[in-house]
Amino acid sequence: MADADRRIAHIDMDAFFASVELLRYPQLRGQPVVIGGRGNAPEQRADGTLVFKRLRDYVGRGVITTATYEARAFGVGSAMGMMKAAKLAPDAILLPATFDAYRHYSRLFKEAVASIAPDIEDRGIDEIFVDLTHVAGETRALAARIKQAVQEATGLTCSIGVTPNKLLSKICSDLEKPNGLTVLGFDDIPARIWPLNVRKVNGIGPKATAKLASLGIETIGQLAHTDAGLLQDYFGAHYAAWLARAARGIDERGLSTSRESKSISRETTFERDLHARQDRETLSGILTTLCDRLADDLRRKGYVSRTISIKLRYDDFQIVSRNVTLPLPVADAAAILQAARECLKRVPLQRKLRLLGVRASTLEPPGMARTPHPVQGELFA
DNA sequence: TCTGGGGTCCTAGGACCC
DNA sequence: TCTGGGGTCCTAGGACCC
Repeated sequence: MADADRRIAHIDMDAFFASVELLRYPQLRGQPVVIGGRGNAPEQRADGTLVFKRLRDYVGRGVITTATYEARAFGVGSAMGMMKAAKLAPDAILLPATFDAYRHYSRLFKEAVASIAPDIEDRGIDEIFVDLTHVAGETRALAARIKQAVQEATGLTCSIGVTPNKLLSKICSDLEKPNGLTVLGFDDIPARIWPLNVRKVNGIGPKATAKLASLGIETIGQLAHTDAGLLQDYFGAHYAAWLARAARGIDERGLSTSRESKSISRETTFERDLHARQDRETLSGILTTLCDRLADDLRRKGYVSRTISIKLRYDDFQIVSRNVTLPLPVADAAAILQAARECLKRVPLQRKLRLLGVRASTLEPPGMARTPHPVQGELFA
């Protein structure tokens, strides 16, 4: 099939976490609301009324995960530190994330889409790609029908982009947010895609954007018209070639439906920076807790792991990691803790620490443990 | 008192094996 | 004495995404 004949949809829930919270607290509709931090749940007074926390009351190191569009009007948004956001929107309502609720609505959303178009690539809790190529119906009407199904299943709105590939659809679902529906073909690229900033391309992040800007390249159109040799000089051959193709809207990737985890991890940022010597006891307790949680995750998801890593973030935000690959896979907290401690010995601990994390990778199902070691006695049986 | 937590993929060098 | 390639595994760091 010709690439131009594909119909790939990208579906993105609008301000997902915040929108789910508004289902629970409809009285907050129309107000600036942000989600983030820990322990900011509203308090219930004796008469049953709820008292919501305000952003100005927040103290800590949390960031905003989602902001309603009313809150975004104040200039606050995802990944912004909440202390900073509080200066911009002190009166915004603050709610903690309730992941169980988001997982529930995520499932409803995906099931609603699957009932119409079953060929789905999962892209996280609030996003999916869907192949509509072989689903009957005119594209725009089909997309509208999906939006309707999502609305009926969840009470929430989403935005959809439909184009011949994932790269373009991902850009398009964002063009008319919220509650958007954008359908584009290759012919529309010069008018609709090329005026956009390069940062809109999934895979061009802050670093690449800054580097491109230093070359005078701001828009996707400018990137598309940049000499291939110039790109090669500043980016690796591989990334340069990808940039050139992406800017022209070329992306032949198929949907990937497999869902095997590559790694599982737990990490935490401390309330204040800690020192390996002065705060030894505290850090030891945190490490133990992280290993316990990781072991629990492995057990629930049914994996054993051969590679255990630790991750540190120093007070200057520098990140280091160490890892060890074990002869036999492990899954229990004690074994993970032991491996993590081995890793910790190999890392400089002069600076204060801001974050500690533990990761398990090289995962396999527990049953798959290779040739078991013979127990004593068996050798001589 | 800026800057979370959970992931994926890529690169590059060294060890080791054939 | 001088000197191959190819392949895999492991480690560490970095960019990027939701």
